[in-house]
Amino acid sequence: MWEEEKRDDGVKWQQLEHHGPYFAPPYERLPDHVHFYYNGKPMKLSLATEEIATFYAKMLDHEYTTKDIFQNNFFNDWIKEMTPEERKKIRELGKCNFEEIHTYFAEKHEAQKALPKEEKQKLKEEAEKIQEKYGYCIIDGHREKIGNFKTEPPGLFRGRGNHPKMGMLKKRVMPEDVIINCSKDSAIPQPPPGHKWKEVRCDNTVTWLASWTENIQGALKYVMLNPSSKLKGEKDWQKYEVARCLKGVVSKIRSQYRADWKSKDMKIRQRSVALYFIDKLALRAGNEKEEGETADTVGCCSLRVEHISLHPHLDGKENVVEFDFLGKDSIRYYNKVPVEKQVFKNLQLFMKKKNPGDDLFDWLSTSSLNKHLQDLMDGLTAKVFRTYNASITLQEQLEALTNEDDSVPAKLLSYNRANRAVAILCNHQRATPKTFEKSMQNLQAKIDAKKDQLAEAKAELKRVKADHKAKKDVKSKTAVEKKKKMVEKIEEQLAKLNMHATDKEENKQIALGTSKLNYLDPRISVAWCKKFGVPIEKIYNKTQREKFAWAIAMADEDFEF
DNA sequence: TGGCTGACTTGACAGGATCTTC
DNA sequence: GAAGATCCTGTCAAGTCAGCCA
Repeated sequence: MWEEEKRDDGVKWQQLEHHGPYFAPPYERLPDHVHFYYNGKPMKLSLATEEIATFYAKMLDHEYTTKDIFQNNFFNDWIKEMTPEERKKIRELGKCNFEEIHTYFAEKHEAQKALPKEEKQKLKEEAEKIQEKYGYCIIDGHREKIGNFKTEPPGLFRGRGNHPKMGMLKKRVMPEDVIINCSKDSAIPQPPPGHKWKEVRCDNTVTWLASWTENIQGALKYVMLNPSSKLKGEKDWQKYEVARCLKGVVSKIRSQYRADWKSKDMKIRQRSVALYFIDKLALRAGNEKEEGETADTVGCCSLRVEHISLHPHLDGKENVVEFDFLGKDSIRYYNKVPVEKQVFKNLQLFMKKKNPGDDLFDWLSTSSLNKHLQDLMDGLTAKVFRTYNASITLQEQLEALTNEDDSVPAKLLSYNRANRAVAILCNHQRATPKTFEKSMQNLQAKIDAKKDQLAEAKAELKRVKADHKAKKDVKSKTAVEKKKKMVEKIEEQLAKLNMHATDKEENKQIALGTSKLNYLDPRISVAWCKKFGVPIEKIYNKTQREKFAWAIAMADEDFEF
């Protein structure tokens, strides 16, 4: 299935057949006993107004609803959907009371959870039926799983960070909004009764099955295949092959950008410093963004003067650059990095006579950078450096950390540490889990108990040894052997618990999943598992094994990235 | 060259499913 | 078998980058 040949990029498929997206269920009216109150008085709302009110009510215990921008955006959009009478009456969000609606949904949710087993099973079966019909497509004779076959339900927009559009109304997607993509000779999906599609087309140069434009940002949304599909797998493989190509030319590229640090051309000089950051720190490219339309986040090319501070000396190191900015998803990037003298001098030059809000690399854009990279290597773009550096780091760390004689849990700790090094490089963070402190305490209690158990077992061993010394018979000898084994077993368990605790503590605020799924060539992990006798299931769960089926089939223990 | 659009990947997180513990 | 912890999966926002057009 994964023969070593690449698909022609222009043509993606010959046959594509599916049932179209599955639409979010229609809104159901609130029961009569659940009220919305305005200015302390119950008020019956029209269908549309009520539906939007429920979106807000459901989010009442979320931090979003405490934010002014969210409240204002919500209220503005809500008013637009009201009847003229409602609009006349409802003037202030502060006078709206959604509590009863909120409680109603909370109780409904609890009731759903408390449903008897049989009821739950019934619901599960219904969901499976839907999945069976809408969740798969036929592409070039293969039945493949679809990634997201449901349209996004209406609700309030949840932008990340300080998003200026948070709280706006995300409208219901209707069949009339949806473009269907399928092959000409296939059975065209049926729109829901009484509706029609916006368009049905056959474009085999793209991989999506259906698309629509969302109303908040005017962006396109797509129904696409699941990562386990052959099409996605091939693309994934290609991505890592490009990154492996970079391995062959990276030292040449590095020499060149170092030379360019002294270029007389400002464009080249800025480009060379930016590329150095992208390579060394695995920064994202940093496309320009429309001001006021999204949260204020940056990447390398869009860094502003205010995002870095220069320290000739800091913590005993020279030429330190302190980065502090919000990156993708408004995740903070904070790092103090010693750099080469020439880079430091260049940064001083780039910052000269600029205001904090000015672009650091004012002569550089992501497209000019990528054009340059394309000239250096076919298929090379800024993000390839991230993939390359992530994968090579994993490989190097695994090499350095794995001890052949270690137990499987110890090897897994090494693997996680290697994975963690990558996640730190790529700045993949997560919020500390809510239950972290408590579960850490529980784990510590277990460790303490195990220690006691070990001490007891050791004392016991000492006793039977003395007994054997005195008696010197077979029975007492067997007892000694038995106790010895017991002590070993407990020691092993204790070591395992300790490793688990270390792993957990080190992982407190770091997300491993993103790098594992998107940046680490899975063949490195497969090879490592084969080489060190670690079952692949310990590294990849079922879904991940499906996504990386190509790598599992392809890589042997000698694979080198 | 730069703005815009479309296609696709990357990313954090919520909540459901499953496992573990008592 | 209930409760709690952990894992897994889906969701959907937010990036990257190529190609088109003026």
